[in-house]
Amino acid sequence: MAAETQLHEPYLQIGEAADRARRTQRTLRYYEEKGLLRPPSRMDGGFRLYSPEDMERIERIKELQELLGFSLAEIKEMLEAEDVRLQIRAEWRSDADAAEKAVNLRRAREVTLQQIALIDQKMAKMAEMRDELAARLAKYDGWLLQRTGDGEPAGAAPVTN
Amino acid sequence: MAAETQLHEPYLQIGEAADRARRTQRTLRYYEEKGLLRPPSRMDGGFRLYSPEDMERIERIKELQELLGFSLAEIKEMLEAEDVRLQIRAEWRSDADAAEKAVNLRRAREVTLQQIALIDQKMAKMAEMRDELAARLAKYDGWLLQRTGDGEPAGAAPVTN
DNA sequence: ATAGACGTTGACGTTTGCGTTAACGTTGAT
DNA sequence: ATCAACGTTAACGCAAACGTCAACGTCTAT
Repeated sequence: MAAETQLHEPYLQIGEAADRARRTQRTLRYYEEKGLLRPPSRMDGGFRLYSPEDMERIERIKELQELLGFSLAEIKEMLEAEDVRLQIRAEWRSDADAAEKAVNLRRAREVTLQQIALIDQKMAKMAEMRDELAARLAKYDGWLLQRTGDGEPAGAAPVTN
Repeated sequence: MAAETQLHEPYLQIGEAADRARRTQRTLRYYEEKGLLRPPSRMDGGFRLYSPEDMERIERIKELQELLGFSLAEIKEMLEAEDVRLQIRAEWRSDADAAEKAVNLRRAREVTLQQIALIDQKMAKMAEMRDELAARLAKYDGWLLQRTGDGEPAGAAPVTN
């Protein structure tokens, strides 16, 4: 085998993980440093092993960053709010007071709601922008057609705007 | 009059311009420095006067930055490519060789095409994300309902996932 | 047991996109 | 003519988000 070492189950070392996530190794370590990724498991020698869940989380970070434009600090807070789910699943029937859980849930709900609102906003603006661009494109195409050995197709004068 | 100095036609000094664009004065000057905004006209004393076109351009920059996530360097290139339109309008019937114009037009077309493609990509991903978030939200709401002095509405057990 | 690929932790460097301050000029109202 | 509000350039500062060594350990195939 040339590049791939061996399958440690579906767990990936940082090299493969980085390649698949289209992020550098440095970036993954950086996310860990900053608390965006919980420290992944390790091999005996200390090599990081990323679980599929870790990989999903990385994807989530990418989305929040690239699609919605949040800073890593913001993303961290959001992920933490979301982690309420895990906490709840983990100690659903445990003793931990239910009041606090409800508070956390509401926090998570709030964050999610805001994300949805932001998406809706952005999608609306993007749709607008798309229309403008399409119009512009049509104009370019018109101009280009006009100049390919033509005979003044119909209403030809460069439409000023 | 309290805040507004006087109407210099629809031209704005940097203070007003910045306020309306929701950008700082520093930012506007910075864009100028970096060649994203062509140097605006000036008053006799040297004060910048932003035309409505300048304001539009600022909006365009904001969109490309916030909506599509381009760097200022990238945005600069795009705007330059787009400026082909102005150049063409300006010297439409002039002597400037038609070949070069066509090349520029194709460049502009290409850029626009790519922007549209990117928008489509992003919108698709955002729609996906929106769905996931909506589902998540529903789950939160279900959990929250369950805990407000209830009588086991229907299928109540915490759905594991 | 050795080599080559891969990984680890610092630590310092770089780029982007402005913020901030200083020292000074302009404008417009009074 | 004076004053406050507004503007100008130049310079330095800074946080975010990594990039890039260096010095060293690990893995695994041979």
